[in-house]
Amino acid sequence: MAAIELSSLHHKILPLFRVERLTVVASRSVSIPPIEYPAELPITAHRQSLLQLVAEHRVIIVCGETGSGKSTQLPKILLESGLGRRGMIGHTQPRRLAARSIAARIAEELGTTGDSRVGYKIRFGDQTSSETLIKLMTDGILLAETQSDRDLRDYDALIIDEAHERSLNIDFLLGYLLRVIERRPEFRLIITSATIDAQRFAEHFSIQGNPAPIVMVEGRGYPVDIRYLPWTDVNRDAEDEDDNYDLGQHVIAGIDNVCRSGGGDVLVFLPTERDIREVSHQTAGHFKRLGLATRVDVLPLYARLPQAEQQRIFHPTGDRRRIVFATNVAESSLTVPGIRYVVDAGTARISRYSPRSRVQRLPIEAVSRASCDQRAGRCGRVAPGICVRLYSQEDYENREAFTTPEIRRTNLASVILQTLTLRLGSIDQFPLIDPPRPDAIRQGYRTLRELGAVDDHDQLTDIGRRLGRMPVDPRVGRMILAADEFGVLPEVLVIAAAIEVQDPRERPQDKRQAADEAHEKFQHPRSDFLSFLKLWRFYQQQRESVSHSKLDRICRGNFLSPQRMREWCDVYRQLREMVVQSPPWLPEQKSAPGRAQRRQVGAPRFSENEDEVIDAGRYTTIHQALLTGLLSGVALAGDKNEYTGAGGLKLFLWPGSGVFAAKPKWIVAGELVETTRQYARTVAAVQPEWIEPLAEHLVKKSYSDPHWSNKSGGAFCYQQVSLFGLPIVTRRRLALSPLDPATARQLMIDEGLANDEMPTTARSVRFNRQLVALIAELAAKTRRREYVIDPYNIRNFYASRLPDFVCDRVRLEKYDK
DNA sequence: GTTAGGGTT
Repeated sequence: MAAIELSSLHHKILPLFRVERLTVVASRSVSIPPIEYPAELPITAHRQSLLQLVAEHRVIIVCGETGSGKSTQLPKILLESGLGRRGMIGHTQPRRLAARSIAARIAEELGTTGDSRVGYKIRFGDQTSSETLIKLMTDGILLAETQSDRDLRDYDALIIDEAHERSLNIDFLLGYLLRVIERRPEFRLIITSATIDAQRFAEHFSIQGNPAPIVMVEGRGYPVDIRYLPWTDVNRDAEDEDDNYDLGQHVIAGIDNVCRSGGGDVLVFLPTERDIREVSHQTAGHFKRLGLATRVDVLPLYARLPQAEQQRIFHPTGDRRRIVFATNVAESSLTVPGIRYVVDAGTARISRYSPRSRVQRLPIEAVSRASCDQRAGRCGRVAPGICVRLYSQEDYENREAFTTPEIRRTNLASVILQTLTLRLGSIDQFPLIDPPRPDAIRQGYRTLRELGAVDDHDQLTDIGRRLGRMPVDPRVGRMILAADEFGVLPEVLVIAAAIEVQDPRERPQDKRQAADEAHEKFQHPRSDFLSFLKLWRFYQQQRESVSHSKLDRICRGNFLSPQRMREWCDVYRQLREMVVQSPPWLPEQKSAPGRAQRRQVGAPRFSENEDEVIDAGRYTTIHQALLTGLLSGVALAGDKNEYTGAGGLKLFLWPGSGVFAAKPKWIVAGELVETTRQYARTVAAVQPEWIEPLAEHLVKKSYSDPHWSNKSGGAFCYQQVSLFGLPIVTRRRLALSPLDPATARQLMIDEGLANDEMPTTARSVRFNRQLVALIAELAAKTRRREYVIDPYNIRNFYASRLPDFVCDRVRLEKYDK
């Protein structure tokens, strides 16, 4: 009966749906603006051939350097080809800023500024609607959409831009999209890359053995003259590149080299913030000695630099020659305008996850040839440029062609969790361009087991399913689930958001002391996690009482980045909203459809005691919740400043930590990072006894020193409980009989019964004792010592008579009845 | 005694 009703309903709905769909397509077609292409962009010359390729191929690879116009013109070409009617033309960017600004440029070119026909969607901003034809978004947003739109049917076509960056998101999407292509013949995909690794992409997207076509679009850049200036050319006495090496001198030689070629701004690539500080200082001294101090501006540039100082680079004033000292941030994330010369030290800090030690390493390494070329390309945008490489041509030619993709350098827990929650099968079956190493996959599963996200058979658990749907790192997700259970969500949500965003505390190189003094009032002596809460309390109090602009001023006065504080608030609000709404959040059995599950999450419960921030009782619970996500971050203090972490790892406290001075015996660390040393950052003092109930699935138990107690009438032993080799419980005295009844029985017989020392009410034992005593008395009187029943005989007697389960006094007395 | 850079339902 129900089936008939359903099917008749089905017939009524389906035609309606089709009509509506046609109406949507028609109205979207009408709304398409006239399309024109700027003649000066190189990609415009490829329009005809691209249109033809789109008609014939499901996937196209477009290789184009900066300035080729690919990012702005490709969506228009897809729109002209007839796509974008049934679904949108999606276009992904690695960064939010780029997604927004490219959307604005396309809208301007199409004359749609002011409506949402060209829209964008990023984490905290959705500017799209049902009329959106072209949708810019971060690749993370598209990845998130796969959870609710499996075949990505919202889109007629997708452009994955900057694929050469090979971030985790991009690699995952490229694997995912291969399957979408297989299921949707009408769907179109364009992959763009700024480097010449196109062949890999083309082969990945082979259809029936035919690789995807590649279109090469020339850039609009000017030629760049490459010069090689290895250290042995600067310091002629040096026998090799390491001999007496001085990075400052080397860089100055490079700057002098390009300065002799004429006026223009210089961009210097260096690996670390510290190098930027030291080398820019040396360079300033160099120009001062030459009497040219007033002719140059020395400017640092790195991601952590306060916004105001970054602005000096993007809004130049005066006519001095600017020398910008930058990290990798200037290679792809930020474009420094007007650069004529590049000096490239050829190195960068590269993150590499060490699965064995669970530490994120940040070694300084030689960058790939692709990266060297990208850096050189930064000076050919306004006029012919010169790039001086502080290494030899031979060195360049021997380098890796491309930077190792992130998927080969990171903890895979989150990627594996996604393949499991999206039911994509096992990760080694998933079509990734660069499959991760098997041991990296194993360690990824190990992390998931640590979190209880998978069981011993690597099957997704209820916790895993919930973590997979949360927009945070699985460790942070785990803390949030525990916080809900333990009743400390208000505090842990603030802390979780803080862990997810970049640290808002700024420490400008020339005002480090002032910054440290300003931050001191936020430091909690036992927990850096509670320092976040102190900072939060301060910010929220100010926010309630002062204007926006005043709030920003207060932030800067306290060396806090206003932008990052806002990001923190945004992430906090998103997490709170997630918790308040039921579906991804509650355990599956509870999220019955139709049941309203609106919950309340209030503000953190602050203590009356300003410095403590949180009452002592809640300290325990909050840190227990944090521990559920950070069990492999537990460490024990050792000699001097050393700590021992999971698996015997040697660690040092981060010197900027609020607990640095206290050096607590047991800590939990939010991060383990190896730079100059292996550091535990974002640390809190914990009690080892908090850990055991949270780590039942991970701890190992061992027992020692079995011994007998006449007083208790039972055998005991000492238990040691260890977590990743750390003794969280030592010498816990336990009754032996439940653990090892045979040994307990033996001890009872040997020590309690054979020596007649155990007090007992057991009648047979008392009778035997009286009998033994009587015989002993008679033997003494008659001087017949051979009749004495010695302990050896008593032991043998009980050993042969007592059943196996009689292993302590209580059981003995019960058996006796 | 002090970290390269991005991103998320």
